Amino acid sequence: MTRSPLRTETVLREAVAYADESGGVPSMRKIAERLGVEAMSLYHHFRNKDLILDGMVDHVFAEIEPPPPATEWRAALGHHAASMRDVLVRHPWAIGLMDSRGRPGPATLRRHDGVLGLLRANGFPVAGAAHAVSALDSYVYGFVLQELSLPFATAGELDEVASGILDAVGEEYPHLAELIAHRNAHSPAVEFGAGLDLVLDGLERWRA
Amino acid sequence: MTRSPLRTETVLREAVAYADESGGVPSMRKIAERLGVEAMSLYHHFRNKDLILDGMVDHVFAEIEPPPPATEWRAALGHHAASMRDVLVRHPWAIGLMDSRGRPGPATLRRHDGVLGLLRANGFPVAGAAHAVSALDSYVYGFVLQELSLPFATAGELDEVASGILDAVGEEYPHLAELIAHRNAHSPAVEFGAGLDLVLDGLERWRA
DNA sequence: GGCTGGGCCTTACGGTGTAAGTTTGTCAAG
DNA sequence: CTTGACAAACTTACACCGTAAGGCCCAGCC
Repeated sequence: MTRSPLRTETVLREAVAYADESGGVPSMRKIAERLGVEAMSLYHHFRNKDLILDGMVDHVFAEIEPPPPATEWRAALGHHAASMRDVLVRHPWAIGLMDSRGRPGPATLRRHDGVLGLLRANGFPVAGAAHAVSALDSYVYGFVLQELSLPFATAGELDEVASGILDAVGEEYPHLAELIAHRNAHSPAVEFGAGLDLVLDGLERWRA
Repeated sequence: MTRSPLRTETVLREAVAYADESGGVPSMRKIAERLGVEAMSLYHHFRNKDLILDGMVDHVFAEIEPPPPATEWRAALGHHAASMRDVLVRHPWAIGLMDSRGRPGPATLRRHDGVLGLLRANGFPVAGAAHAVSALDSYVYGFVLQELSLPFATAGELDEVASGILDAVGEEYPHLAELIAHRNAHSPAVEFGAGLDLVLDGLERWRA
């Protein structure tokens, strides 16, 4: 029986798909099963699992819309950051992987380079562009990290959890209780936009 | 032989210590071994491992210096955020745990409540305080996440990694190369402070 | 035809979380 | 002092994990 050889791109695509569907990083056996292959065969294409995880993370970064190279920086960075949040929320397992892998892949480097290029073309000095990237990325990563750790997915669940906390410990945490009582339509997208505006406004200080 | 019964506090303290020393979340067997006990004994105090992880995360939050209740908000929040970064860097395994556990513990709730209280006492309306906490926490979490994923620890290693990247792919990522070439004494603490100032300045917009 | 080598498979080992059942230590009631 | 009860700790077992070591098969070449 003839086999079409595994290509590393295929392995990564299916591994990402499996992670998206199952909500977590798949085991070597699961990845192999999905490809109609045994687990150990994967080791002919990747020296160890970490390299697969590196590839998966880079695969996710490749989905992020890069900022258009030489446009007005504020709107371009805003769209780019929103796309980043979209992608990271679509692949919730990815952000948890980030802190354990040191070596960025080509898509990751390309994105970094693109953002730096946009800033440099808009009057940011080298050091200012570095500060700007650090601040913007920190905000996006941190926001998504918090968004993913929320103990609810739908608005209905939010109500349940909120009143649960309120009943249990309402008087011990008065300001938290106040916040929960005042809750209005609290969409993550709106909250993200508010903080993003704050950061983008602040970047101005580092321009030439 | 008489045994002193395990107390949940003891288990958590030792589990945190082990994680700090070994650089990663310990297995049930490792925690038990450290306590001079068998793995399964832990299940008499914690229904499953997730509850231990919840407790470990809360244990870390308890180390964060809370902001003094009714002082000038800007300096107080700044010190608090710096303490948060300190603690999260001292326990590098903690931030990776955050996105997988939904239920915050008492220390975590207390911290949230304290920050909200400080903001409310300084003229922030409920919604504004909520925005402020979200933005500040996002920045701190995201910064630490990036700080921990850097592929080097000392300045010497940085040089190695930097010239490595430069040689390998310098011309493919010109702006990244430029950044690396221009690198100066680039301490995470300074970078953190710069972005923190940006965020703190921006919070003003949400005061009454 | 035979040789070579890459792609895949088989087997095995030590680690993981935890379900289920068993032993041990302590103390109050008879 | 005995007996029973109860909780804490231990033992065993299972299904899963990443991966080291080695074997088999078949396409492409000589």
